[in-house]
Amino acid sequence: MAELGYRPDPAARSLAERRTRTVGVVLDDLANPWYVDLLAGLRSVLHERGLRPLLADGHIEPDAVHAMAGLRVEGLLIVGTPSDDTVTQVRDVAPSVPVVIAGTREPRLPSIDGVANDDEAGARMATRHLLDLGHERIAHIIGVGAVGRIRCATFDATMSAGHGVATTVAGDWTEATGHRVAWQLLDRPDRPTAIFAANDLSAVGVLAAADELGLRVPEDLSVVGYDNTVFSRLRRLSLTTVDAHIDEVGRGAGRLLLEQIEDADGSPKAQVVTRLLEPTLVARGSTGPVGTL
Amino acid sequence: MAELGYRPDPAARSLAERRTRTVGVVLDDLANPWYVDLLAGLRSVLHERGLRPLLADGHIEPDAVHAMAGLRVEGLLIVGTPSDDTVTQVRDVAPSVPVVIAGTREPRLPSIDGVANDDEAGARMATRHLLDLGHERIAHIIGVGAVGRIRCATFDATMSAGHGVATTVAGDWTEATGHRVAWQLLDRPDRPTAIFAANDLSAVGVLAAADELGLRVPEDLSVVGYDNTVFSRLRRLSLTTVDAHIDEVGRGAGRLLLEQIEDADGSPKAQVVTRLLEPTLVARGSTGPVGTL
DNA sequence: CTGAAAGCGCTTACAG
DNA sequence: CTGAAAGCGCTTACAG
Repeated sequence: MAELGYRPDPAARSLAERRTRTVGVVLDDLANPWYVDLLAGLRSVLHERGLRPLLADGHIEPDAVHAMAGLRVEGLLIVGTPSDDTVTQVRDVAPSVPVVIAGTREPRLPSIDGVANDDEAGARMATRHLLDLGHERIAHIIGVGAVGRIRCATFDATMSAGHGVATTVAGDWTEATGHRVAWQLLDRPDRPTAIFAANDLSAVGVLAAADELGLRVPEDLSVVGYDNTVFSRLRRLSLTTVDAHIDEVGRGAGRLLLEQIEDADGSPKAQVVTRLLEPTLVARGSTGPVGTL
Repeated sequence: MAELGYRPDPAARSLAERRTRTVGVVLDDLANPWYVDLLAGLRSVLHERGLRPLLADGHIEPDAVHAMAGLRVEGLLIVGTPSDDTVTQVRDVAPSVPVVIAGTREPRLPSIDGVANDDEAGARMATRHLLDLGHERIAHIIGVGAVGRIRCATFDATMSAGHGVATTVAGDWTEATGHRVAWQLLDRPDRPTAIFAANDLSAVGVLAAADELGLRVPEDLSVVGYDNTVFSRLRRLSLTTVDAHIDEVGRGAGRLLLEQIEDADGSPKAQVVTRLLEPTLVARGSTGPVGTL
């Protein structure tokens, strides 16, 4: 019995204990490096309680939520903006399995608890940073979905309060679109002296457009992103950005999910909780005082 | 019985069938975007056979291999250069569970089947590309481990054959070190006119050093990376690189593992197989003809 | 071909 | 406090 190396068979154990010690994590898109730190934070919290995360990509596996429910996960964490399929399936399973959504604001799932960064605070910091550097004509490249709308609305409000001249243009979080719309914004005489892009990848597209137009960064153009991804840290990009402290978001979401799992047979869920974490501005080389012309 | 939405309990099923339909995937470092395409390829192959991957990060979970063996995975895939801990544990479990190693050459595990890209072919392509552009003084930033050694040896051999002047300097796959050693290479009169870095991230560090030294890319300096990661595709980096077709590596590794799982009770493993896939050169904006001075 | 029984390897409540 | 039995929800070999 006490022989070394014995490990109980987990299938037999799950069956006898009537629990799987597994939590499903449905990601928006594994290719986005944004998630990695969130997963690290989540994993550490789950590990303390003997739970393991089971990962699935909502794009590669369109029925991921149903699949995980079929696997009898004890809880479900949705990370990033979910697809329509994912939203529909979450509504199906939410009555029977605890669900938390992390890293995004999701009006389509109003009854689900969530943890995210405070996008209003972050967008305000980014915009103020540019206003404080003396910029007056500032453009914003909008992201898709609820997060994009919040960042854009806050940009507009902060610009109004700071008596700046705001321009906004639709983007889609990608570098390619950031690059394309930056050309539209910059290739004209009354161009903005600064651009705040709704995420780092869009901002990296702006940097490329600036190069092609012969605009120096930050002398002729300041650029701010959002997320503090690995891209923004590359020396040749050196992008000023907003750090959403995504590892803390992962930890908070993990704790919220653990609470729900442990209260599952107790009181019938007090009320919906959406916890917002305070982001931080990370000033790098892509922003500077407005040019003296 | 035929009610909609019935799914057999997987724990009970595993116990009765005596198989878990799960394959363990141990990654070197989840933060490296390199893996994502490999996982997509692997997942598609496993899915056809009703198997699911279970992911673990060898850095975050140092006993990942033993943990997966404890979970009764039917096979184990090691992705990228394994840590010493991982190598030791693989030696423990290899007699009882099929193991395949993907994306790297691993002399410490000589009895394990593997799939990787042909690093000799790739390094030769990268070096020849620079020689063909007229470069004579070319430096190489070396990577760590067996893969790094193979790429470096091939660089040296190709340079000799092409009558070039080769310099090599130790790196560690990171952008920070790439940046630091690029300064050493470039901040002197007899600087090389081209640098081949063992991976994209090191090459991106070289681009930053070139900027700081006032060297234009590609007019004053050509730069080549390796891996065709998301970094190399960013327009502001536009890095010429070697595409290792990592999704194909993932698919090949998945197929090899499936063969081993299905032959497990049959013939006693014919011989060790290491399959090498042919890489491709992707020419972008970071390389050009040697400057006419 | 159909259907009841045995067994997968554990945990846990219960009898001694 | 210890130890044998029941039961977790399936699959599969076997008896009818």
